[in-house]
Order: sequence, then C-alpha cells, then structure tokens
Amino acid sequence: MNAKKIPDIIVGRLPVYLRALQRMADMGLKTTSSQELGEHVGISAAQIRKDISQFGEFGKQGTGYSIEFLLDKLREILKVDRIWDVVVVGAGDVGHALANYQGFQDRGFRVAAIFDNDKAKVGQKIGKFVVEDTETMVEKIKSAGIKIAMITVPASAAQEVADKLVQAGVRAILNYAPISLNVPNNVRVQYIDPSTHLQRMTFYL
Amino acid sequence: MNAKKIPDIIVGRLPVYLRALQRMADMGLKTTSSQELGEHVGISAAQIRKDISQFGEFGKQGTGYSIEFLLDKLREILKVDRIWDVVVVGAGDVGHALANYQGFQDRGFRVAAIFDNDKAKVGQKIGKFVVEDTETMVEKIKSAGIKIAMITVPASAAQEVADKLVQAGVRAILNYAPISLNVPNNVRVQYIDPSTHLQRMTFYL
DNA sequence: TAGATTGTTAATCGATTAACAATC
DNA sequence: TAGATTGTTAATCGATTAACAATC
Repeated sequence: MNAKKIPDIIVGRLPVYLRALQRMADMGLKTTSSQELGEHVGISAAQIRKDISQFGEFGKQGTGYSIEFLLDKLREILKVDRIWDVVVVGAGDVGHALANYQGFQDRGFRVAAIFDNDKAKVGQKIGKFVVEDTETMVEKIKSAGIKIAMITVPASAAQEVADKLVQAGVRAILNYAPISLNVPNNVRVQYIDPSTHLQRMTFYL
Repeated sequence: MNAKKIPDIIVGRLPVYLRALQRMADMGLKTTSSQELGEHVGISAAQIRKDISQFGEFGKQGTGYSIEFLLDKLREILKVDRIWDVVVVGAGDVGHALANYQGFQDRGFRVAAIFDNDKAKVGQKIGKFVVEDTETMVEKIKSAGIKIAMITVPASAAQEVADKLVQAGVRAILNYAPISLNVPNNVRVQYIDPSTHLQRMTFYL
C-alpha cells in the first residue's frame, strides 16, 4: 500500500504536525506554509516539506497547504480517520486519569474498558466505567477485536500483562510501567515514564 | 566539563540503560555485558558500548560491566545522583496522579508542590500536598531554586504557564498538555501526550 | 592459557539541510 | 506579472554497525 518504506522517524513526526494543524484549524486559519508550521513545532521547513512529500503532493506552490486538506490526509495516513477502541490495564491513579481523560476525543481514540487483577477494585466505578477482572480480559479483547492497550500496572506485573495482551491480539501498547517490554515484532510499544523523561533533561542542568 | 559534545540521542538512551540496570541490581545481579543489556532494552550491543564509552572506560574486557559501578556512573552523568525538587502545575486528574506517583522514588525526583489557578481547588489536599495558588508560583519556585516542572493544565493555558515557569528560573519542563511549547534555548522540554504516542502506532496497524 | 568482552576504528547507512527549478 | 512557496535533488552531516586488536 505504501509504495516505499516510510522511516519510523518520519511517522513519529506526523502526529506532531497533526496536532499543530488541528490547533490552527481551531483558531480559524485556512492555510499554512512549511515555514509557519515549522515555527510552531520547532522543525525546519525543509524537513516538513520532505516529510509530507513522502505521501503525496499536498501543497501548492506560492500558497502553501490547505489546513483542512492536510489534516484529512494526515488523519488518513495515520489511520486516525476513525475511532479506535483502547483498553486500560491497571486501575490505579494513572489508569484512573486515563479513563477520565478528555484528550482522546477528536484524536482517534476511545477508552472501551478498564481492567485490574485486584478483586477489591473489580466492580468499582471509575467515571463511566466499571473495573473488570483481568481474568476476563483476553476473551473480551479478542471478541471485541481491540488492537490497542495501555498498561498502567506496576513494573513487576507489566511483562505478564503484555504477554496476555499480545495473546489477545493487541498490536499497539502504550506502556506506563517503568520497564522495557518484550513483544513480538508485529507489536508496537511506546513508553511513557515520567522519570525517564525527566532524566533526559537533568543531564543539561 | 564534558570534553566533547554528547549527541542528544545518546543522552536520551542513558535513562533507559539506567532503568534496566536498576532492575538487574534489584534482581541481585552483579555484572552484565553490552550483549545482555542490549537484549533487555532492544538496542544493539555495539551501540551500547559506543554510548557508554563516550563517558569513560567503565567496562572490563572478558567480564563486562559491574552493574553497581555503571549505575553510579550513569547516575552521576545524568545528575540524578541527587534528589531534584519538581513542581506540578495543574491539579486535575493527571496532576493528581503525578502528586501521588511513587515512581519518582529512587529515580532522582521528588514532587515539592502542586499549583492550580482554580480558586476552588486551591487549599484542597492531594495526598500529602495542599494545592497552592498559581499566583504565588513564580515567587515560590524562585525562592526554592526549583529547576524542574511538570505542566498538566489544558492546552489553552499551557504556554502561559510555561512562560511563568521560565520567568521563575525553571530549566526543564515535562509537558502533558497537547501543544508544542515555545521556550528559550536554555530550557528543555519533553512531551507526554498519550494521543500523540498512540498515533505513532496506528500507522502500522 | 583459552575464552570472553571491551573500546575503538572504519565502513555503511540513513537523516537533515541547502538550494533551486517549477509553478501557483 | 511578481512574489511566494512547493517538491525534489544533491551535498552534507550524523548515527549505526561490523570487525577486531587489546586485554581481563
């Protein structure tokens, strides 16, 4: 489908462009240039043009890019021109925050369920969700065809949860547990670990 | 101090090595090799040796690296051989989760205060913290000499908060608001946006 | 000693930037 | 038309990998 192989690093920048364009659209802007978009996201104009041109000729010489058109194209490329169901595993503070998070709206995602293995938590209400038992998780994910999960359990349990998710057919994992996960090649993992992110900056202090 | 300029991309991998080594130490292991460490974090052995060798000769031919020794060195390099005070701005669900987060322990950080501009939230208790008024923030950060902040306010308020933080002397910002921040060159920003992270993976689904 | 593994060099690979013809 | 900005090429820059002498 994608003629040439798109480098990972380019795919990684597209959501940033998408977010900035969405913001411009919200502000009522109609068109932008690689120059202007670059200033917003801190990336050179040349690189933005190169990145976007991997997927087609979406701009016009002299006038730049139609924001709405480019938004549509980027959503299509990133496959967020639809709504993906996502499950949360772990009903602690982070799981709680994610279940209530309004920021998935309009970005292509919707929390579908939240699981925990603690019987004391199972059955509890979190926002509009009822915490479900991890024991039923694989079956539920399989039958619902869910492909995306977020792990918010302690590090000690994270690999085990990841194994179950993979078994259930999940293909993309957002991991909040502070540990590197071992998954098959066809499964993607993204890591969110505040301490790790902070440690990337203390070097420069 | 650092003889040659260390590339950003290398600095970014060090916290991942640190985390894996900490885990190995917790498991009671004494030594490791670039090979073994690489398998844990999904990075080639050659790259790990190259990265580490930027800072000194920390290994021994034939036997590899002493985990404790390498931990000490990495903590020193990343400047997390001390405890950094960090402030949280925004007392919503994410701010709440961060204020209670146990994962900063032993990673070099400690939440020192949490601020919000909503008078209804000011004075409320969150774990062991009392939410403080954003109006007092700049003064407090300055007098405490705090250099690190986490922003968990809505996107619409994030740039304004960032400006205040910079004014207060903050040099490292972990931004949970879904927006690119504009800050001076001497201030670092790391971004945590679950939707953006998820969108990096949907491309491959 | 024999085996293992580092630190480093050189080769390869990939990403970014600069520049500009094409064209709206 | 004149001015602006794209898409693309070639040049540059930087990162990764492979290989191996050094040595524990």
